[in-house]
Amino acid sequence: MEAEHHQEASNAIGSLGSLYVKVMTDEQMELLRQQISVYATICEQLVEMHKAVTTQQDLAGLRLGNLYCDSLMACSGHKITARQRWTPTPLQLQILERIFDEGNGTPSKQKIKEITIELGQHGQISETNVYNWFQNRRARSKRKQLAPASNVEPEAETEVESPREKKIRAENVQVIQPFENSSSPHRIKDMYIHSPDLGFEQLMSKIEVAGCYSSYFL
Amino acid sequence: MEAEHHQEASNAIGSLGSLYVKVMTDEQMELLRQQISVYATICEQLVEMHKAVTTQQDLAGLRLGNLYCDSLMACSGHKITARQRWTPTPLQLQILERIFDEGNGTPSKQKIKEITIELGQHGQISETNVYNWFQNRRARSKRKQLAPASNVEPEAETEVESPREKKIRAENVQVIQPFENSSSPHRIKDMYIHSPDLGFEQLMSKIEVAGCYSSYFL
DNA sequence: CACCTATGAATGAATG
DNA sequence: CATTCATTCATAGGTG
Repeated sequence: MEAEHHQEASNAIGSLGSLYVKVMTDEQMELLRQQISVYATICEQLVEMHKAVTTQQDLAGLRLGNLYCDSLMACSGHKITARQRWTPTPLQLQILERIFDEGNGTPSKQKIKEITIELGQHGQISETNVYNWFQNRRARSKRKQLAPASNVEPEAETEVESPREKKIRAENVQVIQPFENSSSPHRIKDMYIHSPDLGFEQLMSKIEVAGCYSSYFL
Repeated sequence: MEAEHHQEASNAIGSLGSLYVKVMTDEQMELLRQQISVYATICEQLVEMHKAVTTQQDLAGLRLGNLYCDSLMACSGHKITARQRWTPTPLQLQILERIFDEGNGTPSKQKIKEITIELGQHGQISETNVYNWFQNRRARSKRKQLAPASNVEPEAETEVESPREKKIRAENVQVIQPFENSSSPHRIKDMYIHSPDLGFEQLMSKIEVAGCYSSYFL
Protein backbone atom coordinates (compact mmCIF):
# COMPACT_ATOMS: atom_id res chain seq x y z
CA MET A 1 0.00 0.00 0.00
CA GLU A 2 2.05 2.89 -1.14
CA ALA A 3 1.04 6.03 -2.79
CA GLU A 4 2.65 7.37 -5.85
CA HIS A 5 3.92 10.79 -5.12
CA HIS A 6 4.69 12.93 -8.04
CA GLN A 7 6.97 15.61 -6.92
CA GLU A 8 7.21 17.42 -10.17
CA ALA A 9 3.55 18.10 -10.10
CA SER A 10 4.16 21.09 -7.95
CA ASN A 11 5.91 22.82 -10.72
CA ALA A 12 3.26 22.07 -13.19
CA ILE A 13 0.50 23.38 -11.09
CA GLY A 14 2.41 26.37 -10.07
CA SER A 15 2.00 28.33 -6.94
CA LEU A 16 -0.97 26.32 -5.95
CA GLY A 17 1.42 23.47 -5.95
CA SER A 18 -0.16 20.43 -4.48
CA LEU A 19 1.82 17.31 -4.92
CA TYR A 20 -1.17 15.08 -4.86
CA VAL A 21 -3.34 15.01 -7.86
CA LYS A 22 -6.55 13.33 -8.72
CA VAL A 23 -7.19 12.09 -12.16
CA MET A 24 -10.44 12.16 -13.99
CA THR A 25 -11.25 11.20 -17.47
CA ASP A 26 -13.22 13.46 -19.71
CA GLU A 27 -16.09 11.15 -19.24
CA GLN A 28 -16.08 11.46 -15.51
CA MET A 29 -15.63 15.16 -15.74
CA GLU A 30 -18.58 15.53 -17.99
CA LEU A 31 -20.67 13.42 -15.71
CA LEU A 32 -19.73 15.56 -12.81
CA ARG A 33 -20.54 18.67 -14.68
CA GLN A 34 -23.93 17.39 -15.58
CA GLN A 35 -24.70 16.33 -12.14
CA ILE A 36 -23.75 19.54 -10.49
CA SER A 37 -25.70 21.42 -13.04
CA VAL A 38 -28.74 19.33 -12.36
CA TYR A 39 -28.46 19.79 -8.66
CA ALA A 40 -27.95 23.49 -8.94
CA THR A 41 -31.02 23.86 -11.03
CA ILE A 42 -33.12 21.68 -8.85
CA CYS A 43 -32.14 23.50 -5.75
CA GLU A 44 -32.89 26.86 -7.17
CA GLN A 45 -36.26 25.80 -8.33
CA LEU A 46 -37.14 24.10 -5.12
CA VAL A 47 -36.25 27.23 -3.29
CA GLU A 48 -38.51 29.24 -5.50
CA MET A 49 -41.31 26.82 -4.96
CA HIS A 50 -40.81 26.90 -1.28
CA LYS A 51 -40.86 30.64 -1.24
CA ALA A 52 -43.97 30.77 -3.29
CA VAL A 53 -45.76 28.38 -1.04
CA THR A 54 -44.69 29.90 2.23
CA THR A 55 -45.17 33.48 1.25
CA GLN A 56 -48.87 33.19 0.88
CA GLN A 57 -49.38 31.86 4.32
CA ASP A 58 -46.97 33.50 6.63
CA LEU A 59 -46.48 36.96 7.89
CA ALA A 60 -43.25 38.65 7.33
CA GLY A 61 -41.93 38.56 10.84
CA LEU A 62 -42.55 34.91 11.42
CA ARG A 63 -39.55 33.94 9.46
CA LEU A 64 -37.30 34.97 12.24
CA GLY A 65 -36.59 32.17 14.56
CA ASN A 66 -38.82 33.31 17.30
CA LEU A 67 -41.29 30.55 17.08
CA TYR A 68 -38.98 27.70 17.65
CA CYS A 69 -38.54 28.49 21.27
CA ASP A 70 -41.90 27.15 22.18
CA SER A 71 -41.51 23.63 23.34
CA LEU A 72 -37.91 22.72 23.40
CA MET A 73 -36.57 26.03 24.45
CA ALA A 74 -39.04 26.66 27.18
CA CYS A 75 -37.95 23.71 29.22
CA SER A 76 -34.30 24.45 29.11
CA GLY A 77 -35.04 27.93 30.21
CA HIS A 78 -32.34 30.01 28.71
CA LYS A 79 -32.87 33.18 26.93
CA ILE A 80 -35.16 33.37 24.02
CA THR A 81 -33.30 36.04 22.24
CA ALA A 82 -32.09 35.11 18.85
CA ARG A 83 -28.51 35.68 17.89
CA GLN A 84 -26.52 38.42 19.41
CA ARG A 85 -24.55 39.11 16.37
CA TRP A 86 -25.83 39.81 12.97
CA THR A 87 -25.90 36.98 10.50
CA PRO A 88 -26.53 37.71 6.90
CA THR A 89 -29.46 35.97 5.39
CA PRO A 90 -28.63 33.96 2.30
CA LEU A 91 -30.21 36.57 0.17
CA GLN A 92 -28.22 39.32 1.76
CA LEU A 93 -25.11 37.29 1.42
CA GLN A 94 -25.73 36.76 -2.20
CA ILE A 95 -26.09 40.45 -2.80
CA LEU A 96 -23.04 41.24 -0.77
CA GLU A 97 -20.97 38.77 -2.67
CA ARG A 98 -22.13 40.17 -5.92
CA ILE A 99 -21.25 43.68 -4.90
CA PHE A 100 -17.95 42.52 -3.62
CA ASP A 101 -17.11 40.81 -6.86
CA GLU A 102 -17.83 43.81 -8.96
CA GLY A 103 -17.10 46.52 -6.48
CA ASN A 104 -13.36 46.22 -6.85
CA GLY A 105 -12.63 47.87 -3.59
CA THR A 106 -13.70 49.44 -0.43
CA PRO A 107 -17.18 50.74 -0.67
CA SER A 108 -17.42 54.35 0.18
CA LYS A 109 -19.51 55.66 2.98
CA GLN A 110 -22.20 56.46 0.56
CA LYS A 111 -22.07 53.03 -0.97
CA ILE A 112 -22.44 51.48 2.41
CA LYS A 113 -25.56 53.43 3.01
CA GLU A 114 -27.11 52.36 -0.24
CA ILE A 115 -26.21 48.77 0.27
CA THR A 116 -27.58 48.81 3.74
CA ILE A 117 -30.86 50.11 2.51
CA GLU A 118 -31.03 47.53 -0.19
CA LEU A 119 -30.22 44.71 2.15
CA GLY A 120 -32.67 46.07 4.62
CA GLN A 121 -35.33 44.77 2.29
CA HIS A 122 -34.29 41.28 3.12
CA GLY A 123 -33.68 41.44 6.80
CA GLN A 124 -32.46 43.44 9.69
CA ILE A 125 -29.13 45.02 9.02
CA SER A 126 -27.11 48.07 9.87
CA GLU A 127 -24.44 50.03 8.11
CA THR A 128 -21.92 48.78 10.58
CA ASN A 129 -22.76 45.25 9.60
CA VAL A 130 -22.15 46.00 5.99
CA TYR A 131 -18.99 47.84 6.75
CA ASN A 132 -17.63 45.02 8.84
CA TRP A 133 -18.61 42.49 6.29
CA PHE A 134 -16.61 44.15 3.58
CA GLN A 135 -13.70 44.61 5.87
CA ASN A 136 -13.62 40.97 6.74
CA ARG A 137 -14.38 39.80 3.28
CA ARG A 138 -11.50 41.67 1.83
CA ALA A 139 -9.06 40.75 4.53
CA ARG A 140 -9.86 37.10 4.34
CA SER A 141 -9.93 36.80 0.62
CA LYS A 142 -6.47 38.21 0.68
CA ARG A 143 -5.14 35.57 3.00
CA LYS A 144 -5.81 32.86 0.53
CA GLN A 145 -2.36 32.63 -0.97
CA LEU A 146 -0.71 31.93 2.29
CA ALA A 147 -1.24 28.23 2.52
CA PRO A 148 -0.14 26.34 -0.51
CA ALA A 149 0.43 23.14 1.39
CA SER A 150 3.94 22.26 2.27
CA ASN A 151 3.63 18.75 1.06
CA VAL A 152 7.29 18.06 1.01
CA GLU A 153 6.46 14.75 2.50
CA PRO A 154 9.59 12.98 3.60
CA GLU A 155 9.56 9.27 3.86
CA ALA A 156 9.18 9.72 7.54
CA GLU A 157 5.57 8.76 7.23
CA THR A 158 5.92 5.16 8.04
CA GLU A 159 2.50 4.45 9.35
CA VAL A 160 -0.63 3.85 7.41
CA GLU A 161 -0.50 7.37 6.19
CA SER A 162 -3.36 8.15 3.94
CA PRO A 163 -3.35 11.15 1.65
CA ARG A 164 -6.81 12.02 2.69
CA GLU A 165 -5.50 13.99 5.55
CA LYS A 166 -5.70 17.19 3.72
CA LYS A 167 -7.06 20.52 4.50
CA ILE A 168 -9.73 21.93 2.37
CA ARG A 169 -10.56 25.51 2.49
CA ALA A 170 -12.56 27.96 0.55
CA GLU A 171 -9.61 30.25 0.22
CA ASN A 172 -7.70 27.67 -1.69
CA VAL A 173 -10.46 27.25 -4.12
CA GLN A 174 -10.59 30.88 -4.83
CA VAL A 175 -7.10 30.66 -6.14
CA ILE A 176 -8.04 28.37 -8.91
CA GLN A 177 -11.38 29.93 -9.35
CA PRO A 178 -11.09 33.66 -9.25
CA PHE A 179 -14.69 34.28 -10.02
CA GLU A 180 -14.37 37.79 -11.13
CA ASN A 181 -16.74 39.35 -13.53
CA SER A 182 -16.62 36.36 -15.75
CA SER A 183 -17.72 33.35 -13.76
CA SER A 184 -20.66 34.99 -12.16
CA PRO A 185 -23.48 33.20 -10.43
CA HIS A 186 -25.72 34.50 -13.14
CA ARG A 187 -25.37 31.25 -14.94
CA ILE A 188 -27.35 29.43 -12.40
CA LYS A 189 -30.00 32.01 -12.40
CA ASP A 190 -30.32 31.90 -16.11
CA MET A 191 -30.67 28.22 -15.99
CA TYR A 192 -33.77 28.11 -13.95
CA ILE A 193 -35.20 31.16 -15.51
CA HIS A 194 -35.16 29.42 -18.79
CA SER A 195 -37.16 26.58 -17.46
CA PRO A 196 -40.02 28.41 -15.89
CA ASP A 197 -42.59 26.02 -14.61
CA LEU A 198 -41.34 22.62 -13.99
CA GLY A 199 -43.73 20.44 -12.20
CA PHE A 200 -42.88 19.19 -8.81
CA GLU A 201 -42.88 15.66 -10.03
CA GLN A 202 -40.39 16.48 -12.70
CA LEU A 203 -38.06 17.92 -10.16
CA MET A 204 -38.38 14.82 -8.13
CA SER A 205 -37.46 12.64 -11.03
CA LYS A 206 -34.44 14.75 -11.71
CA ILE A 207 -33.34 14.39 -8.18
CA GLU A 208 -33.43 10.69 -8.54
CA VAL A 209 -31.27 10.86 -11.59
CA ALA A 210 -28.84 13.19 -9.95
CA GLY A 211 -28.70 11.09 -6.88
CA CYS A 212 -27.89 8.13 -8.99
CA TYR A 213 -24.89 9.83 -10.45
CA SER A 214 -23.72 11.24 -7.23
CA SER A 215 -23.61 7.95 -5.46
CA TYR A 216 -20.30 7.38 -7.07
CA PHE A 217 -18.79 10.40 -5.51
CA LEU A 218 -20.28 10.31 -2.08
CA MET B 1 -20.97 -1.93 3.21
CA GLU B 2 -18.56 0.78 3.81
CA ALA B 3 -18.35 4.17 2.31
CA GLU B 4 -15.67 4.00 -0.27
CA HIS B 5 -13.23 6.78 -0.03
CA HIS B 6 -11.26 7.70 -3.03
CA GLN B 7 -8.25 8.66 -1.14
CA GLU B 8 -6.14 6.23 -3.03
CA ALA B 9 -7.01 7.85 -6.29
CA SER B 10 -3.55 9.26 -6.50
CA ASN B 11 -2.40 5.77 -7.22
CA ALA B 12 -4.19 5.97 -10.46
CA ILE B 13 -1.73 8.46 -11.76
CA GLY B 14 0.76 5.82 -12.41
CA SER B 15 -1.49 3.54 -14.35
CA LEU B 16 -3.63 5.99 -16.21
CA GLY B 17 -0.54 7.87 -16.96
CA SER B 18 -0.32 10.81 -19.21
CA LEU B 19 -2.85 10.16 -21.89
CA TYR B 20 -5.67 12.57 -21.62
CA VAL B 21 -6.55 13.27 -18.09
CA LYS B 22 -8.03 15.94 -16.02
CA VAL B 23 -6.01 16.76 -13.00
CA MET B 24 -7.47 17.86 -9.77
CA THR B 25 -5.80 18.56 -6.53
CA ASP B 26 -7.04 17.00 -3.39
CA GLU B 27 -8.53 20.28 -2.44
CA GLN B 28 -10.50 20.48 -5.60
CA MET B 29 -11.58 16.92 -5.35
CA GLU B 30 -12.70 17.27 -1.82
CA LEU B 31 -14.49 20.43 -2.63
CA LEU B 32 -16.31 18.75 -5.41
CA ARG B 33 -17.28 15.91 -3.25
CA GLN B 34 -18.58 18.22 -0.65
CA GLN B 35 -20.48 20.23 -3.08
CA ILE B 36 -22.23 17.33 -4.63
CA SER B 37 -23.09 16.01 -1.28
CA VAL B 38 -24.39 19.34 -0.21
CA TYR B 39 -26.58 19.55 -3.22
CA ALA B 40 -27.89 16.09 -2.71
CA THR B 41 -28.77 16.80 0.85
CA ILE B 42 -30.22 20.16 0.09
CA CYS B 43 -32.43 18.78 -2.56
CA GLU B 44 -33.80 16.11 -0.36
CA GLN B 45 -34.48 18.46 2.42
CA LEU B 46 -36.04 21.02 0.20
CA VAL B 47 -38.32 18.42 -1.18
CA GLU B 48 -39.38 17.41 2.25
CA MET B 49 -39.90 20.94 3.30
CA HIS B 50 -41.97 21.54 0.29
CA LYS B 51 -44.08 18.56 1.04
CA ALA B 52 -44.43 19.63 4.61
CA VAL B 53 -45.50 23.10 3.71
CA THR B 54 -47.99 22.05 1.12
CA THR B 55 -49.33 19.23 3.17
CA GLN B 56 -49.40 20.42 6.69
CA GLN B 57 -51.03 23.50 8.14
CA ASP B 58 -51.41 21.43 11.25
CA LEU B 59 -48.41 21.63 13.53
CA ALA B 60 -47.20 18.30 12.40
CA GLY B 61 -43.67 19.47 12.55
CA LEU B 62 -42.43 16.99 15.04
CA ARG B 63 -43.97 14.03 13.46
CA LEU B 64 -42.73 15.01 10.08
CA GLY B 65 -39.29 15.66 11.37
CA ASN B 66 -38.77 12.15 12.52
CA LEU B 67 -40.33 10.74 9.47
CA TYR B 68 -38.03 12.59 7.11
CA CYS B 69 -34.92 11.29 8.61
CA ASP B 70 -35.96 7.72 8.84
CA SER B 71 -37.22 7.35 5.37
CA LEU B 72 -35.22 9.69 3.27
CA MET B 73 -31.88 9.50 4.89
CA ALA B 74 -31.85 5.81 5.17
CA CYS B 75 -33.12 5.39 1.68
CA SER B 76 -30.69 7.63 -0.05
CA GLY B 77 -27.92 6.18 1.98
CA HIS B 78 -25.56 9.10 1.81
CA LYS B 79 -24.79 11.37 4.60
CA ILE B 80 -23.70 14.90 4.65
CA THR B 81 -20.21 14.63 3.51
CA ALA B 82 -17.79 14.89 6.28
CA ARG B 83 -15.32 17.60 5.90
CA GLN B 84 -11.96 16.27 6.64
CA ARG B 85 -10.23 18.43 9.07
CA TRP B 86 -6.67 18.59 10.05
CA THR B 87 -5.68 16.70 13.14
CA PRO B 88 -2.35 17.28 14.70
CA THR B 89 -0.21 14.25 15.14
CA PRO B 90 0.94 13.63 18.70
CA LEU B 91 4.33 14.88 17.76
CA GLN B 92 2.98 18.04 16.26
CA LEU B 93 0.76 18.59 19.22
CA GLN B 94 3.66 18.21 21.52
CA ILE B 95 5.64 20.81 19.69
CA LEU B 96 2.71 23.16 19.54
CA GLU B 97 2.09 22.85 23.23
CA ARG B 98 5.70 23.52 23.94
CA ILE B 99 5.72 26.63 21.83
CA PHE B 100 2.54 27.77 23.43
CA ASP B 101 3.93 27.32 26.88
CA GLU B 102 7.07 29.13 26.00
CA GLY B 103 5.17 32.28 26.42
CA ASN B 104 5.11 33.43 22.87
CA GLY B 105 1.66 34.73 23.32
CA THR B 106 1.97 36.38 19.99
CA PRO B 107 2.50 33.87 17.25
CA SER B 108 3.18 36.45 14.63
CA LYS B 109 2.94 35.78 10.99
CA GLN B 110 6.58 35.02 10.72
CA LYS B 111 6.46 32.63 13.63
CA ILE B 112 3.57 30.86 12.09
CA LYS B 113 5.54 30.27 8.99
CA GLU B 114 8.47 28.86 10.87
CA ILE B 115 6.34 26.66 13.01
CA THR B 116 4.48 25.39 10.02
CA ILE B 117 7.67 24.42 8.33
CA GLU B 118 8.92 22.70 11.41
CA LEU B 119 5.73 20.79 11.91
CA GLY B 120 5.66 19.97 8.27
CA GLN B 121 8.41 17.51 9.01
CA HIS B 122 5.99 15.46 10.98
CA GLY B 123 2.92 15.50 8.83
CA GLN B 124 0.67 17.51 6.62
CA ILE B 125 0.00 20.93 7.95
CA SER B 126 -0.61 24.42 6.74
CA GLU B 127 -0.07 27.83 8.18
CA THR B 128 -3.74 28.21 8.62
CA ASN B 129 -3.81 25.12 10.74
CA VAL B 130 -1.17 26.54 12.98
CA TYR B 131 -2.87 29.86 13.08
CA ASN B 132 -6.16 28.34 14.04
CA TRP B 133 -4.57 26.16 16.60
CA PHE B 134 -3.09 29.05 18.45
CA GLN B 135 -6.25 31.01 18.19
CA ASN B 136 -8.23 28.23 19.70
CA ARG B 137 -5.63 27.33 22.19
CA ARG B 138 -5.50 30.82 23.56
CA ALA B 139 -9.21 31.32 23.57
CA ARG B 140 -10.03 28.11 25.32
CA SER B 141 -7.25 28.37 27.76
CA LYS B 142 -8.74 31.66 28.75
CA ARG B 143 -12.25 30.41 28.95
CA LYS B 144 -11.18 27.62 31.17
CA GLN B 145 -10.26 30.11 33.80
CA LEU B 146 -13.66 31.68 33.75
CA ALA B 147 -15.51 28.44 33.60
CA PRO B 148 -15.12 26.89 37.05
CA ALA B 149 -18.02 28.90 38.38
CA SER B 150 -20.10 25.97 39.49
CA ASN B 151 -17.05 24.03 40.24
CA VAL B 152 -16.44 24.01 43.98
CA GLU B 153 -13.06 22.54 43.59
CA PRO B 154 -11.17 22.93 46.87
CA GLU B 155 -7.90 21.93 45.40
CA ALA B 156 -6.76 25.27 44.18
CA GLU B 157 -4.26 23.67 41.98
CA THR B 158 -2.34 25.34 39.32
CA GLU B 159 -4.26 25.29 36.14
CA VAL B 160 -3.42 22.32 34.15
CA GLU B 161 -2.36 22.59 30.59
CA SER B 162 -2.94 18.99 29.87
CA PRO B 163 -4.98 18.64 26.73
CA ARG B 164 -7.03 15.90 28.26
CA GLU B 165 -8.21 18.11 31.04
CA LYS B 166 -10.17 20.62 29.05
CA LYS B 167 -13.55 19.87 30.41
CA ILE B 168 -16.18 22.52 30.58
CA ARG B 169 -19.15 22.19 32.82
CA ALA B 170 -22.41 21.56 31.15
CA GLU B 171 -23.97 24.37 33.11
CA ASN B 172 -21.59 26.84 31.67
CA VAL B 173 -22.13 25.63 28.22
CA GLN B 174 -25.83 26.00 28.57
CA VAL B 175 -25.49 29.59 29.48
CA ILE B 176 -23.42 30.27 26.46
CA GLN B 177 -25.37 28.31 23.98
CA PRO B 178 -28.56 29.95 22.90
CA PHE B 179 -30.72 27.26 21.50
CA GLU B 180 -28.48 25.16 19.41
CA ASN B 181 -28.10 21.63 20.42
CA SER B 182 -24.58 20.50 20.21
CA SER B 183 -23.71 18.88 17.01
CA SER B 184 -24.84 15.39 16.46
CA PRO B 185 -25.78 13.14 13.62
CA HIS B 186 -29.34 14.17 14.31
CA ARG B 187 -28.73 17.69 13.32
CA ILE B 188 -31.12 17.58 10.46
CA LYS B 189 -33.86 16.02 12.42
CA ASP B 190 -33.49 18.54 15.16
CA MET B 191 -33.56 21.28 12.67
CA TYR B 192 -36.97 20.32 11.58
CA ILE B 193 -38.20 19.95 15.06
CA HIS B 194 -36.99 23.31 16.10
CA SER B 195 -38.19 25.26 13.18
CA PRO B 196 -38.72 24.51 9.58
CA ASP B 197 -38.03 28.08 8.64
CA LEU B 198 -34.76 28.15 10.38
CA GLY B 199 -33.83 25.07 8.48
CA PHE B 200 -34.79 26.78 5.35
CA GLU B 201 -32.45 29.63 5.96
CA GLN B 202 -29.61 27.28 6.57
CA LEU B 203 -30.37 25.46 3.41
CA MET B 204 -30.37 28.67 1.53
CA SER B 205 -26.98 29.56 2.80
CA LYS B 206 -25.68 26.19 1.80
CA ILE B 207 -27.09 26.59 -1.62
CA GLU B 208 -25.35 29.86 -1.96
CA VAL B 209 -22.09 28.28 -1.05
CA ALA B 210 -22.59 25.35 -3.32
CA GLY B 211 -23.67 27.51 -6.16
CA CYS B 212 -20.69 29.68 -5.74
CA TYR B 213 -18.34 26.78 -6.02
CA SER B 214 -20.16 25.12 -8.79
CA SER B 215 -20.05 28.12 -11.04
CA TYR B 216 -16.65 26.96 -12.03
CA PHE B 217 -17.97 23.72 -13.35
CA LEU B 218 -21.12 24.78 -15.03
C1' DC C 1 -25.22 2.48 17.64
C1' DA C 2 -26.35 6.42 20.19
C1' DC C 3 -24.53 10.10 22.76
C1' DC C 4 -20.92 13.25 24.33
C1' DT C 5 -16.89 15.88 24.39
C1' DA C 6 -12.74 17.94 22.45
C1' DT C 7 -11.29 20.69 19.02
C1' DG C 8 -10.55 22.42 14.07
C1' DA C 9 -12.56 25.91 11.51
C1' DA C 10 -15.65 29.97 10.16
C1' DT C 11 -16.97 34.56 10.93
C1' DG C 12 -19.00 39.01 13.00
C1' DA C 13 -17.10 42.35 15.63
C1' DA C 14 -13.43 44.91 18.04
C1' DT C 15 -8.96 46.89 18.44
C1' DG C 16 -4.40 49.29 16.80
C1' DC D 1 -6.06 47.90 6.79
C1' DA D 2 -3.94 44.28 9.79
C1' DT D 3 -4.69 41.44 13.82
C1' DT D 4 -7.10 39.59 17.40
C1' DC D 5 -11.03 38.26 20.10
C1' DA D 6 -15.40 36.03 20.93
C1' DT D 7 -18.77 32.99 19.66
C1' DT D 8 -20.59 29.42 17.06
C1' DC D 9 -20.65 25.52 13.89
C1' DA D 10 -19.34 20.94 12.75
C1' DT D 11 -16.66 16.71 13.05
C1' DA D 12 -13.33 13.10 14.90
C1' DG D 13 -12.99 10.09 18.53
C1' DG D 14 -14.14 8.08 22.71
C1' DT D 15 -17.54 5.73 25.82
C1' DG D 16 -21.54 3.32 27.46
